[in-house]
Amino acid sequence: MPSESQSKYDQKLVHVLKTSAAVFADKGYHSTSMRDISRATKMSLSGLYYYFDSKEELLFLIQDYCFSTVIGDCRKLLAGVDDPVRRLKLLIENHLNYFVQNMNEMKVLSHEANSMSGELFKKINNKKRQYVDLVMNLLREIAADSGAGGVDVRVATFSLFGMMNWIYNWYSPSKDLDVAGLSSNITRLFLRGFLGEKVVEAERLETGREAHLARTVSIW
Amino acid sequence: MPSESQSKYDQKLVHVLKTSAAVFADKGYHSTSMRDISRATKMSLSGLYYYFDSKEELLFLIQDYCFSTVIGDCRKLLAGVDDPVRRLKLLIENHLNYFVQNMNEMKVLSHEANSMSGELFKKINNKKRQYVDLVMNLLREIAADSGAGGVDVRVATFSLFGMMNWIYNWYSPSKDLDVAGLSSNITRLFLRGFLGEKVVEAERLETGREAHLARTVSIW
DNA sequence: TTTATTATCGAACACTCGTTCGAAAGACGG
DNA sequence: CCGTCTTTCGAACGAGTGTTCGATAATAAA
Repeated sequence: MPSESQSKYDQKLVHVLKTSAAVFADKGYHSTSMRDISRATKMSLSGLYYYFDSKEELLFLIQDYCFSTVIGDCRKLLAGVDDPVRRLKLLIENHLNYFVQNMNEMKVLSHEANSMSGELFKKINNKKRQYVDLVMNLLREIAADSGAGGVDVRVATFSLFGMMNWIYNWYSPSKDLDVAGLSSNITRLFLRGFLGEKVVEAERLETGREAHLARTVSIW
Repeated sequence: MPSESQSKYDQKLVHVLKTSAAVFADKGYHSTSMRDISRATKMSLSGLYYYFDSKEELLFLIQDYCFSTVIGDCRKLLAGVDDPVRRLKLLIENHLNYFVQNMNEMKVLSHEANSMSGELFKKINNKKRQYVDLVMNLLREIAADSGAGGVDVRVATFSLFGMMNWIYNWYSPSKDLDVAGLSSNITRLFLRGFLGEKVVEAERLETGREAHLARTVSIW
């Protein structure tokens, strides 16, 4: 009994989550019926409930898997990197890279943030707050180091998330820049806006860095 | 029969729209029932249908009124202003000012963009495209004039909308900066990011401009 | 007061929803 | 083959949905 690969159960659950995420992303959580999910996954309506207890838990599982991976990948990527500016650049790259490569899940995560309630909502929200705090502290650090351009840190933080999380509303992988281009554009746009011209000096050092990142694939 | 004020019918319709927008903003369009609207407006369930033909048209009316005002106010504000940078600044101010003062409607407009279908969806989307094109052309113009910082115009456009439209996810009028502060922060953040340090020169001239804008009130 | 028009309502219809439950089929070592 | 545990399913339930319809009440015009 090799522990190397996922069990049959896990594989199927993951398949259900990924398929459901696509339907939720397309039609929205509330106007997707469990019968839609049943049709998309080719499972019987009642058969679905073997894998979760309710439609709301299905949404939670999608968001939790997705968000945990973003944060996990981010932690790994930032480990050992000290310079706050470089840390932020890596975080943005990671976020956008994962977003583009898992657009369905990330759209559900961004758009259906308030479609859960009670304990499930709280769990997701705690992770979200952690992630936001990570960015906000990073910005504070950068502002302290480089004496930023007088932009409110809270406004800057959520503006950055706005730039990044809005992309599900317009980004088309076939018609737009690729992830590396998107990432470098948004990074430059934000960073230069946040602390002025100083960024440009260090910019050349980063070229070529996106290459290995672009291969960071979905866990699914 | 004075034409100066709205008819009784219009007044009540507007009241229904505003109340409904608050409920939609709170619970989301799809999980709000017509019975919720009935309760909130203190009208009977069937009585509502005297003012619109369907729940979807109710959503449309909210979005259409709201969006038309934003665009209308914007046009008035930009009339006679030639400098594209100043035009952009005014547009951002107008957008954020209206957003903060009509948070419910703007949240519905930003969040329930895909909750309509057919002709109604198309109508809203046409206005949206107009507005987006206005911004995108403005940015192109600015980039041509000032030889921008090499940021893709499409990415910049939607990043700006991301910054502005994301605020319903975090902005709290009681805990955060006021509209003028929010506006100037976001303007500086974006403009400096988009075309580099050059913005700062002209910045001082603009102070005090927000005063009269802050009194632009909801049509409702 | 009589009319005509505008505005409101209770009751009901047809339908879809998420979820449950008991049974059956599949997988698999003994 | 057995027995056991895992996985799947059809059928149904009760609750809630958006919308309609005919009748009433309010308002204004005649």
